[in-house]
Amino acid sequence: MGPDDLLPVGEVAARSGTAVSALHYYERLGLLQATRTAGGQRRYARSTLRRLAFIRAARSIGLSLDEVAAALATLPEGRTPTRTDWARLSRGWRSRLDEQIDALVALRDGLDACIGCGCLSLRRCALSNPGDRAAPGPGASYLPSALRR
Amino acid sequence: MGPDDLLPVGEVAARSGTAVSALHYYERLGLLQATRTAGGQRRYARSTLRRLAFIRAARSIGLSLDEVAAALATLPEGRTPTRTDWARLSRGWRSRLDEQIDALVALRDGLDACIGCGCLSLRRCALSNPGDRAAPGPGASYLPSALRR
DNA sequence: CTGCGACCTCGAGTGGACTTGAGGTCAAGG
DNA sequence: CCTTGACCTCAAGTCCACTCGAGGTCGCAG
Repeated sequence: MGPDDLLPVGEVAARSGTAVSALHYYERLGLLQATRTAGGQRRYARSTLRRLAFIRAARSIGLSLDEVAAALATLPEGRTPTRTDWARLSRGWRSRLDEQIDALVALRDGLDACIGCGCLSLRRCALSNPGDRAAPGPGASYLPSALRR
Repeated sequence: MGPDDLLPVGEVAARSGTAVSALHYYERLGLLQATRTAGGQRRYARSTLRRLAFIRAARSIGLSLDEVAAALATLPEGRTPTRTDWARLSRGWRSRLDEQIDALVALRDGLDACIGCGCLSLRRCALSNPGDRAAPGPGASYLPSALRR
């Protein structure tokens, strides 16, 4: 279990819940790196699992792989990221999560209101669009910006 | 402003924040309907704006157009949906929203914990994967199911 | 040493959700 | 009328995030 305790692609795939093809793909995009055996097979550092955890979580909150790559690019090259490094990335995320949570709560609560008024787009509805004032009648849908992606 | 107060596609697009091409596309998928002028141009009922609000909101919480179509298919055909109809759909949504909110909160709080422990995948981390017990060392990422989509 | 399962590369294919473009028609103000 | 901007159809293109397949190699248990 030393520091040069390397994992083959199949194991990384199984343990991270990522398809082997996706690992290859991430590598092509520069999100992941692997050393190679003499025969050319990939061997991943343990820290790759952490990296993959980050990627999966980021994807799940709606970040594109580009954005993930940008975030990962701020990690120090050469050395294994420290907890401080990951903490910094997580903090960047945190506000995104807060936004999404707020948006979802607003939407949910808006829907509750709408169950009362029966609308999804009427003017006075929590979800109605203030920008539609020029036109009379029902307005276009308003959604919190974090949900508009 | 009678009930036969119909909107041309451009106005619907502007007011709903949807591209004209997307409206065409939704129509092809059966999510939307429009009457036609003698000359063949689309005219949308006002209620289409509500429908679009629903579609946009549903998409924003991660439903596919297929799922949206399925939900919309449960609306009565022939008559304009009542508030009760929309309320039913919204209730179906509500649990999805609750799940997503819970998942995001859990993830955010998990990250907070991780800022303390510096991890995203270590065993004792809130995000660590209980299913990885067989393998020693760091586990694969765990995410609440609602976020795994 | 051999077998066979895991691994390799590279190019092409998939699916979702639209967008773009070409080529032509409609409708309303002047 | 006539012009002009909004509209039409249909096929093809785009972007993202992968996945699949063909054809071949590695590496370890027996």
